[in-house]
Amino acid sequence: MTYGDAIDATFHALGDPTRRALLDRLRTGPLPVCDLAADLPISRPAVSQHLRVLSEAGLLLVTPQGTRRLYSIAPDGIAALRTYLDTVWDDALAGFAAAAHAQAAKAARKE
Amino acid sequence: MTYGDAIDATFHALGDPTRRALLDRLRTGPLPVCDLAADLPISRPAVSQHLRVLSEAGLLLVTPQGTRRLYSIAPDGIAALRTYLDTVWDDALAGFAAAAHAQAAKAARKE
DNA sequence: CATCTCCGTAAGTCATGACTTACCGTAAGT
DNA sequence: ACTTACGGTAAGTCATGACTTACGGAGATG
Repeated sequence: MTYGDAIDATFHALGDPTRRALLDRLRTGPLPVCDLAADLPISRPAVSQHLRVLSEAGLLLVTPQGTRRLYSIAPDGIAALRTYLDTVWDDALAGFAAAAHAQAAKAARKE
Repeated sequence: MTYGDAIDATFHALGDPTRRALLDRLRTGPLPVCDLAADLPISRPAVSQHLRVLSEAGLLLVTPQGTRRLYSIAPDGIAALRTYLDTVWDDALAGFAAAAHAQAAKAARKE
């Protein structure tokens, strides 16, 4: 029924637009918290909380550098997401094709 | 900055575990609402509301059949998701590789 | 037509979670 | 050692949204 709590946390983390904005911002490379907060209309602690959620979901990595903490996208997290989506995708396509087939057969029988 | 409200609605819809359970349930093929509600510990109206959210996010298709309404996964919705993830994925991998490279170069310089 | 099943909508309740300010560590610079 | 920048945590507020029950409409069945 569930693909595990990991995927669960991942999708929950991605559900928030601000967190996706953070991910987008990190696409070009690692950044410290202050830089991330400067681009967003929310307070720095709020950013910290979002980063925490993303990290616990396995989507971010942290590398302390002096007094700063550089956040970067975790390839493993994205990989898990893609794996999940690929599964849903394949099954859905197969199911869709089968349904379309059945539908076409039924229509052909009817007309 | 945003990939559009469509992707926004899609991720929001996927953020709820019950809705992902509905998607999982529909992977094998279209089902009417009563069947979907039977598998979940929530009321049927709650299921209807989730189905509405998923439909508006472009993730589900509806095909009325008499008094029933068959819900099925919308391939286009999943496709949009994959496209978005592919973009994030590619950029992140490139950024990660670049960062790792810089890190390795710095480490080599230091030692 | 009467009835029954299927299902969407409305209204209201309640939990979750996204923000705020205030505070406290930790590391670098003087 | 003192100060300053960075950033995580705590506590509290407030909006969002996930559920409930009650209701109404639309199609099948007698």
